[in-house]
Amino acid sequence: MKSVEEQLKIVLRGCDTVYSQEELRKKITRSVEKNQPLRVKLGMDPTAPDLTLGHTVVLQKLRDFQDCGHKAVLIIGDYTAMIGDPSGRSKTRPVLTPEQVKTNAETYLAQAGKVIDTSPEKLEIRHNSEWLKPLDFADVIRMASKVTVARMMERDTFAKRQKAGIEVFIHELFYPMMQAQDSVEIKADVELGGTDQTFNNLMGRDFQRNMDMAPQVVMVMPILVGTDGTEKMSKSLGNYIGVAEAPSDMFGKVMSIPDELMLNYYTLLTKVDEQRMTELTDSGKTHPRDAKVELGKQIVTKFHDEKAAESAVEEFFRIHGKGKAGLPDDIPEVKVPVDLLADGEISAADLAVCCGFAKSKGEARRLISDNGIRLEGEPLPDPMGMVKVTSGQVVQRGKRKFVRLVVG
RNA sequence: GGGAGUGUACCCAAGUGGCCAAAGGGGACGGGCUGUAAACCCGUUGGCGUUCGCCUUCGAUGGUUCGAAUCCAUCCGCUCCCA
Repeated sequence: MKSVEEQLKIVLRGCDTVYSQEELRKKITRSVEKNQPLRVKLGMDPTAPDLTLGHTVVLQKLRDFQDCGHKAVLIIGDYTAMIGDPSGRSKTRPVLTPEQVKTNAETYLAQAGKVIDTSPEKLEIRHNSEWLKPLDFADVIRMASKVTVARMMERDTFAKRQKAGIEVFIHELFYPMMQAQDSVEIKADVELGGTDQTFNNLMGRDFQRNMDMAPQVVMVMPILVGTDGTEKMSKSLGNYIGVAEAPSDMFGKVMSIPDELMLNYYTLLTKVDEQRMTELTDSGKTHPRDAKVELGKQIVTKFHDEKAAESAVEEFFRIHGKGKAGLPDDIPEVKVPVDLLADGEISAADLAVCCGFAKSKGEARRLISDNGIRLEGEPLPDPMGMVKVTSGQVVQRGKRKFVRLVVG
């Protein structure tokens, strides 16, 4: 087992806040002395089927604990999913069906496995329906009697919604309590989460104290900002990079983040050490583009492998480099129906629509007159015109969308 | 239960009888430029034929009117204040 100081160094990297550092030090010290691993809890929300890099920030922290010899306890919130975490939400979450929860949990685990160690001695997986489902109404009342309305409404997301005139439903108030109960049930020593989970996680401490247990240490990680550079990374905002995405997309998306975000990404998503990070993010020392290419490589390597990263870089510059004449490695094929053709020609607008580049002919015409559609690299000149097409030709929308034609 | 508001396109938000397919902003998309899918600048942003028009759209339904996002009625949703 690593020394206390080593462990603290690894485990504290990138952390936003620890409640509290002294307690953490004590717990780790005792764990080393008694050679007994800590139980480190992470609750997962089976609401989204795919993980984004945002989710991996806290998963990586869990991995850090595993690497220090501790036990990860992953809670699948199959029961809490009936409420949905209200954190950061301006709207109530839709309720999930048991089937959705199940399939989401499966893909989640598969994808989380890219970050955490899934060997059984390092990872314990629990479903919170195990202890929440047997509770009867009286148990729930008893639970609710431990927390005041005022305390609950302090919570920023509730307070904000209340103030903004957006409804807050009673059942949402139960979410933090259920999550807190999880900590009691699994006897968590440490709970991890994003900063948006602070309230929920701290409530776990209260519940444990009520049960005369040693309260868990709460460690919250910063929320990863999405590719837009402002909002939290999330699927619904469309500013995400998915764990399961193809190397070229993953790399391209990393290249699209604002330069200012690089330090943040380096800290939270890579293991690059501090000194190297400051070199990379100092534009006097490193060209920002090169720093970003390096970042992209690191990230693609983490979720795929080094070879995939190299070819993603190569492809990126082939397409977006100086000449801009390059083509991606994989181009989907699209059939051009014969009935749109007359003497081997098709109307420019129809072509764009059947390639899937425009939803309507009007949109297609607008795109064409903005030089947005290219055939074999040449912009289509006339939105009203006809063009000759043959199988194998490449049609392109903008810089990134390509399609190969199959006529007939 | 009483009272006051409010519902407009992907989102926010203007519009209170014709000049409204509906201002503005955000987002998204396209172009230019570049250091990249950064930044910045420009453009596009209901559908169908097209230099003119037709069709669908402003919570829902019905009505008034030559004409309604705009007026009236009923209904539905949401919020706030009082009880």
